[in-house]
Amino acid sequence: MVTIVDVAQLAGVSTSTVSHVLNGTRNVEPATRGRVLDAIEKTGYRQDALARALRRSRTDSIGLVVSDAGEPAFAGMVHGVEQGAVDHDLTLVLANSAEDPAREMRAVRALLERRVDGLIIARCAESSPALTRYLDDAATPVVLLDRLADNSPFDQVGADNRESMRRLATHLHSSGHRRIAVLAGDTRVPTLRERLEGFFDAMPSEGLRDQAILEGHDDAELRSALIGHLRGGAYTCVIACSTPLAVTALESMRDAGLRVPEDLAFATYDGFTHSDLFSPTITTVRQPAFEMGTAAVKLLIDRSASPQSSPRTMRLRQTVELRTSTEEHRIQVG
Amino acid sequence: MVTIVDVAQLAGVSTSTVSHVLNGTRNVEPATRGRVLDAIEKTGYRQDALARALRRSRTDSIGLVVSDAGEPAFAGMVHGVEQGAVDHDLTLVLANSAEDPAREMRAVRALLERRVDGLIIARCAESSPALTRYLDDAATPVVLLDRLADNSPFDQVGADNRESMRRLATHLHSSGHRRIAVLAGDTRVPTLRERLEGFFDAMPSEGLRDQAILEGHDDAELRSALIGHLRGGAYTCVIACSTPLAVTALESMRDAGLRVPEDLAFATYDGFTHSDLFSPTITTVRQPAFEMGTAAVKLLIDRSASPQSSPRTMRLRQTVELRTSTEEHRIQVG
DNA sequence: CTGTTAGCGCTTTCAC
DNA sequence: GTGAAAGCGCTAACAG
Repeated sequence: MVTIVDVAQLAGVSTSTVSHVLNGTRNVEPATRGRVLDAIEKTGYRQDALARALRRSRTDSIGLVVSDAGEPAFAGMVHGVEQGAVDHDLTLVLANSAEDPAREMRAVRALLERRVDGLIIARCAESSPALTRYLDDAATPVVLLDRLADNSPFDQVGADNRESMRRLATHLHSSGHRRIAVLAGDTRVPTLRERLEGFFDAMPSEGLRDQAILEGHDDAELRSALIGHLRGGAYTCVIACSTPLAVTALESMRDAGLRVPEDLAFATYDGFTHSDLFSPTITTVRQPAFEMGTAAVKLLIDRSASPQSSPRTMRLRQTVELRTSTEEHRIQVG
Repeated sequence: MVTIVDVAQLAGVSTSTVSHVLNGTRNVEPATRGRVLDAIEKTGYRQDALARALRRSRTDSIGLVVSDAGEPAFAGMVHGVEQGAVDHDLTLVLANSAEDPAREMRAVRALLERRVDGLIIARCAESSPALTRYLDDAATPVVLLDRLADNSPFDQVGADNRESMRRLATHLHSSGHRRIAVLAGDTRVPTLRERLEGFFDAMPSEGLRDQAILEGHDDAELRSALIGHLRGGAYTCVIACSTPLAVTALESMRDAGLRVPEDLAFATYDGFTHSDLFSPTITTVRQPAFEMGTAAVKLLIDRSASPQSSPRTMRLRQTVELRTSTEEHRIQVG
């Protein structure tokens, strides 16, 4: 391997001069500079980021831990974080906790040992409290992504889940839906809890007991619960609070012989790509996943600039995309 | 920051003993070992991966450069590579070239400077020859992913594009389709070129001139070319060679008022997730993206084990999933 | 079974 | 404008 020493020798200068040429950290006589550049060229020298990082105590890298790399929404965030990293000349170290708290802990540990300059984390559903303590102790700036906490000591960026659900549910209610089944999923996940809260916000309290709220993390249970509720024909609309839940809902409805939107209206969060090309097209609340990723990196950068400022929470606005699955003319007002 | 020295002092041993306890690299008397472990516990010591890597000349990390982090197929590969990395106790450094050769070059450089132990790369469409030379020189093992080269000096893993297209086209031909429009896209990309070759393989040579082969990287041009071809009603089937091309095709057909499968059969590569839930369901050749990712990591590991063995090419089998978009009974045999 | 010590390749005072 | 030299935190001979 060719090191800075080789370059220095060939150029007939000291290693410190080479270093300063490399980094532009002090004035170097043009002639000297030229010789150094030549020597770099000739030797094919490449800076060693490891040694540099060790010496400078910064790696110019950030870590990202996502809870489910397989989900399109998280893939979008990964994409956004990568873009944010490139924009700030950082490299990205990626880990996937796969919704496993132990694996999440290992990932965070590994990233911290690699001395990432910042850590972005979409915590998993049953993230251990030990992780919180661990992060508190770490000197590294942390940004929470997507799954936010109240009173978080960290910066965080997510979506306006509660507000967007309020908009969606209000729209459905004003379209005449009086009995809605909400596939809320695992409400230990803040994102899903917030969406459910938004639904409660929107429903007039006297009508609340007519709604079916299906919570839980067991897919088979959710499925049978949903089918059970829909059998009687009492509900006119189903809302799924995430893409996996939408799959559960659509499959359940299909298995029960219920068509969207003829028999039931349907709306989902996150949804499916290119929904417009297929039938039925699905009313969807879309998360700005990519933008959440870039915003997370920005929060990290800002934090480094002012380490003492109080933690910020960013909520990016989601858009309710109305499509045929909730088309008004098909609703039977009860 | 608490270092190995602090631990050694507290435990009353030398740093080398601490190091050996940490790494299990030599026998340590249980009592000594216990004191060291205690000291580690008390001080909250964490190994510094940077210093360790610098000393050992290995980082236990691998780099991945994908050409389009936004594409689901690549997201799947990222997911697979991450899993492969975890399985081998490696961390993953991710970069996205976004189909930009300059950015690709920068990414590779950055990863090499970070001294990743291996590099997995899905090269972009117009990847510069300079990159090839650069990689040749690098001592780091390289695995090409998805977009393969003939006579590559590197290990590589992709899909059986040519064979799977042969299977698909043969099926369509034997279903009665005699005039097929193939949206081949940018055939500078090996993956797309291989798919097109498979189509040529499958078509009887005397019928070849009846087929429409639409190549190019300009979406608007492809779109108008396709519509032009379809207007006359001469073609009974469209094949799209990637998801973006499928979007182009479906939009074009919709705009031209042509329905799938009533007016035209349609099949695509990669396709859409959960296609079974929507109508029409689309006949799809599915890429085992996740498995390609894990396989790439495995090739990297194998390469480290036997650096001198000759380069291997792996082609993972794609499955042709037949659905309603190509249903036989709708075809008018010409 | 344990300790001493020489670096890994680089940045950055400090001195000239 | 330039150089000498002290480490960053760790591992692994080498020596006992």
